[in-house]
Amino acid sequence: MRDVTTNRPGLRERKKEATRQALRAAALRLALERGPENVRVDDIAEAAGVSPRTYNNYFSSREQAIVAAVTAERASRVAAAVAARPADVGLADAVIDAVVEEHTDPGDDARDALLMITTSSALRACYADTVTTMEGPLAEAIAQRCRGMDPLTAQVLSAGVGAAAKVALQRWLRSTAVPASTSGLVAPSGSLPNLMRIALMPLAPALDAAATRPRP
Amino acid sequence: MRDVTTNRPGLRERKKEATRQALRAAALRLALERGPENVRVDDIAEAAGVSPRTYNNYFSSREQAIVAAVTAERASRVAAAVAARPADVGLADAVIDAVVEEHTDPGDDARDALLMITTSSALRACYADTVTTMEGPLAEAIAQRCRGMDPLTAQVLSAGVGAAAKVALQRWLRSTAVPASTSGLVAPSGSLPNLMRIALMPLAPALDAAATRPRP
DNA sequence: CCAGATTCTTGCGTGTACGCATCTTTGCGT
DNA sequence: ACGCAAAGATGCGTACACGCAAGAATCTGG
Repeated sequence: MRDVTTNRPGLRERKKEATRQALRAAALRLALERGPENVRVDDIAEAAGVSPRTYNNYFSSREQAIVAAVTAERASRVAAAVAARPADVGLADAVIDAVVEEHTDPGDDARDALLMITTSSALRACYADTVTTMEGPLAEAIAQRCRGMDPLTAQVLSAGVGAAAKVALQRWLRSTAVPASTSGLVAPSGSLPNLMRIALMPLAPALDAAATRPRP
Repeated sequence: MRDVTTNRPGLRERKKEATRQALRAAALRLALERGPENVRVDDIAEAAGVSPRTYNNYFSSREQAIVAAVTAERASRVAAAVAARPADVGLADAVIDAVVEEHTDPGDDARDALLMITTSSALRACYADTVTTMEGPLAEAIAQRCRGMDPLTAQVLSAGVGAAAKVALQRWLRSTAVPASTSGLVAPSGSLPNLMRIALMPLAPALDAAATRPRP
């Protein structure tokens, strides 16, 4: 223990995170340059300066690294946003606003990455799966906000929110993927934030009920 | 159109379903005989009388066929159970009872299969994923039960239920997987049906609220 | 009963996922 | 500063997933 101010990342941890970051960045860059289909795992590994085998110590599929470049810190951001909401707003509002906020127009850099993801079937699937990532941190944030709440309840609510977000994401991806030939009107419910909010609304009663009734 | 009474399965459909069934059965049988780790997809394919390539036209992973042998008709059974509940019971009760009922002590044949699944890491993961399967049919059943409900709402509720069930399943699998060395008390909340019901409870307010308020 | 259109099956080839054994790096106590 | 223990990186070998293109089976309308 040498430096308390730096919060002890440890050399090992820092190197590991650096490698993960390098892989993410390399994967995204190559995918944007050549198109997702023309990027091999070996290419990403080489660009990141590690062995191909090492790649699979960090990511268990080829697409994960690409998608992770966009979704890397989403989980912690959502959890932080929930924690940051003033204590007098209901749990439902806190959670829903946090999730919606996270899915409103990212920076320009992520814009084209998202476009690429929506146009590749494999990437779309992988991207939709990443919403599961936030369940853990979200459950913690909920439990933290509602002291005395059963941990299982917090986890269930978090999983429900994740599932709803996934549904919204899938609908949005579906609507953006099709050119124009879809039978009738897809009517994409407008923007993703709108759709996300609408999808999360039905869960509001569950969130508020659990928050006000800590111990059944 | 020749026979209306037989509901027109069609030769093609029947053969396809037969192949799927054969693959499931072969996979389960071999896995029980030799242990899950000692079964190659080539073995399953050969036992079912199809080419290895064909296997992957039906299942996209080695474990899927094994697990599918147990979970094959769960989705339709849950949906049917929801539909079968009398119209005067609330949506929450109907859905929760249906899901819990589906997860209460299956037949003796499925018993040892479940035991095998719980003792294999890969199978556990695959098994937990299959709960997603029922989201589609469940959403239909919910929408059918609550005329006028927004389809998106039905899908979100269904996804939430699936997510909650998955959490319950994961906790149960976790508690059964460890021998006895777990730090302190795992206290598995008793049986799976109990755990499942407790996990689904927090969603009840959302289900009932959506049911009574068709059009916001 | 036939011919065209679908849909399924299959072999092949490529790229991927991961267990295992080994070697290197990092962490830590003395 | 030293050396042991823990964790990571890497190479290798095996099995798997899946696109593609040919061929067989099934369905359709005449």
